[in-house]
Amino acid sequence: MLTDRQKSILDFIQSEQREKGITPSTREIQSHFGFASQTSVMQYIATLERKGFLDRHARKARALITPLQKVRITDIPIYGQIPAGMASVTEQSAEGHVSLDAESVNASRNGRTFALRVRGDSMIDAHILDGDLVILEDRKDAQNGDIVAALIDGETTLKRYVTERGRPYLKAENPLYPDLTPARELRVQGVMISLIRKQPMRQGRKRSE
Amino acid sequence: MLTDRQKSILDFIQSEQREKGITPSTREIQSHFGFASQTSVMQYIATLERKGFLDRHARKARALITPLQKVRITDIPIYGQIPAGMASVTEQSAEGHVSLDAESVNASRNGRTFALRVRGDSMIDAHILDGDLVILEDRKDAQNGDIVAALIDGETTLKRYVTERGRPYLKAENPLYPDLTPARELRVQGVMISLIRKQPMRQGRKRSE
DNA sequence: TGTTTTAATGTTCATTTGAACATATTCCTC
DNA sequence: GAGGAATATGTTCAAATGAACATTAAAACA
Repeated sequence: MLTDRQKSILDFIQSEQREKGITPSTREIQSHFGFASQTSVMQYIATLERKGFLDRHARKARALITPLQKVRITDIPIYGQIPAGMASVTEQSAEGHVSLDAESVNASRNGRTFALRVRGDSMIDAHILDGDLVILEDRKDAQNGDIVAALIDGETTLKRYVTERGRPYLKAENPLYPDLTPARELRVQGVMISLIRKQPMRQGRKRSE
Repeated sequence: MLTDRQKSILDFIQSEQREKGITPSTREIQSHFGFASQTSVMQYIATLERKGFLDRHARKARALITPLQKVRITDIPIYGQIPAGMASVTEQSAEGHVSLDAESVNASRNGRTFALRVRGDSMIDAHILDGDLVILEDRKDAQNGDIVAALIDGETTLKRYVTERGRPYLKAENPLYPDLTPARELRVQGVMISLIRKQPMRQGRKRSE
């Protein structure tokens, strides 16, 4: 689809994009490849655009859009604990952020998305471990079987949302933990859409090799 | 830390960045806010830079760097199956990509990173499910206990790497699956560093609500 | 009250940058 | 061997763009 030369031009644009945060100008590309004429670069760009490997804003400086940028990156705030009184989660109290493309975590275009760091092993039978990062969507309409973050007695917990004869309760996925039946109301803060687990880092323990 | 006006300028730059993929020029910012002079924008940019909310490449067009761009996004290729004969994984045979910030998946700066879509439940006791996306780093130096992608009889499998009396074998994390002891050599293709699980989408099954 | 910060205007300049045109060479294909 | 694509050069232009300087006014602050 692309010749070697064309690919190397595209690669350069992308690597500059990544390293410096901006796309190179035509003359920067020119000097990197040692072209005597800037027109060469114009031709490559036109070709890459025609073949669909590049988008651009015409007549604007450094306005190349590489496939990298086409991905819709969402910036998801991480909460350790969602404060009890909070009606909707706010950016303010976030502990950090994860950035990833919306598509790979099922994030919808409209709904707010946030993440919780899992504490404890109450959901271990659902294969959610201590330390996992659970991505949730800010929705109140949980359905039977969904894993939700909900507010019980002023604390946020991650549990499975189960309805039995019309009445919802929260089920832990670990026989050691009790089910939680809400005294008054059950306030769902979000529905799990995705999970990210970071494998614990091996410390430089060099043994059996 | 920022005045309202300063913040609205920064917000505009970031939203343009997100929507169009390039940062606005000073004159575009000017006309959006209705400034009579472009110098106003220059002043705001200088302030935002001084306060640390903005980086920039001096004397370059559209060269503002917002906090959004400071995150190191890696583009990880997803393989269904790593071809047997392949010495090192190549971009070519990728099925797709995940884009996320390197920090949240432990991706190191140098090593190549790739992803495998998990098939089957042979690692279920390690809480890795069918359909999960496992992120690996292209390393050969697996250590005892690591979860690795390895080549056995021309197929890539995800297993736990265990060494016993100096001899390595592959252990499934499911009693229903046998351990794999390599007839000849054990070729490790990558060591697991992270995992992404996409929660199955609920189809519009509206019942107990 | 005097001083600093923030905010805004008007003008001018030098570079940077994308774009266009004419031309030439090599390589592959029919 | 004709024709076309890919690759490359040289030159010129107009627009886009960042930057600088002088000046003013209101708000914040001590």
